Amino acid sequence: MPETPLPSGDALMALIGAAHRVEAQLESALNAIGLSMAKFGVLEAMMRASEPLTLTELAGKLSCVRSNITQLIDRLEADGLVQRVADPSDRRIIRAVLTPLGTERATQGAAAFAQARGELADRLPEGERASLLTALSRLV
Amino acid sequence: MPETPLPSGDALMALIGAAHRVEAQLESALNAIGLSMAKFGVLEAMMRASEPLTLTELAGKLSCVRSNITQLIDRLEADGLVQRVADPSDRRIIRAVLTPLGTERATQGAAAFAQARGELADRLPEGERASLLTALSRLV
DNA sequence: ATGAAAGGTCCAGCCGTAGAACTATCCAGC
DNA sequence: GCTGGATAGTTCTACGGCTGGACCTTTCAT
Repeated sequence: MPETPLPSGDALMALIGAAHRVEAQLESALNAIGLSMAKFGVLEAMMRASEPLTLTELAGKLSCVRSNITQLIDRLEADGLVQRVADPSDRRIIRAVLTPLGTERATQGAAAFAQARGELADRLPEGERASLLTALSRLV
Repeated sequence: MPETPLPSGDALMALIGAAHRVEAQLESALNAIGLSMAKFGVLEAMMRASEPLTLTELAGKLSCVRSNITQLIDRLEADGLVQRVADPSDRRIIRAVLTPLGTERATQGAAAFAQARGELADRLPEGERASLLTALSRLV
């Protein structure tokens, strides 16, 4: 992320820089309990779902290719947080389910994430939060 | 305490999402001339410097670890954009210099980047640009 | 002369992308 | 009923970007 100094673009560069710092904070909150953003993203999607998701569904929710999910689930399974389960109704399908340890970590992760996010958001006065949102909405 | 996500955190998530989309736009402008953000960052730092930078200096300017620079310079050297040059005054030191092709690409990259950035920044009315900056400055 | 500090590289690991080939399975239509 | 196309998941190759620690050489102060 190069910082090029042109007046009109400064706001954009500041936006990117701020977003990176915010992400770094959130990431480090998760690191403290042994999760990366990517892993937490998977666990969170699984917790939010009403039933065990197939790997293709996970790829869809995380907007990434399936082979990426294969590898992520490999790692989460090695960590003991997730388990692959065959679907009896369609033998092509594999569903990912949280282990008890996975559920625990996902819950801790969600709490740590929400707290870090809250602390950061609290630095923004109410009014600025709104104007920030309207400004961002223009950038699509 | 699994609190339901406060609306206050939404602004942060929107911030991160917007920054990612902006970065994707800038990145694709650079891709058109064969550069990635990371590579352009290196070339730009080199152009801005008054004399050839050592690899450690580059790592400092780009805020990354030295081994990352080693690999980045490996790729840029393979692309023919950069060359490693020994420093006669200190045989530990290696300086990176732009080749003529590297200078050309860096210039093209800077133009493409500035244009893409300008187009995006133009979507923000003057006033919102300012309020965006003040909001972002609070997040540090 | 020696040992700490600094410069750069190497290696292992994480995370992500794309595309292609491959197996197994399912299902619709003939 | 069989068959052929679609779907699910894995595997492989190859790439690009990042981190951290181990490692070697060189420099420099003591």
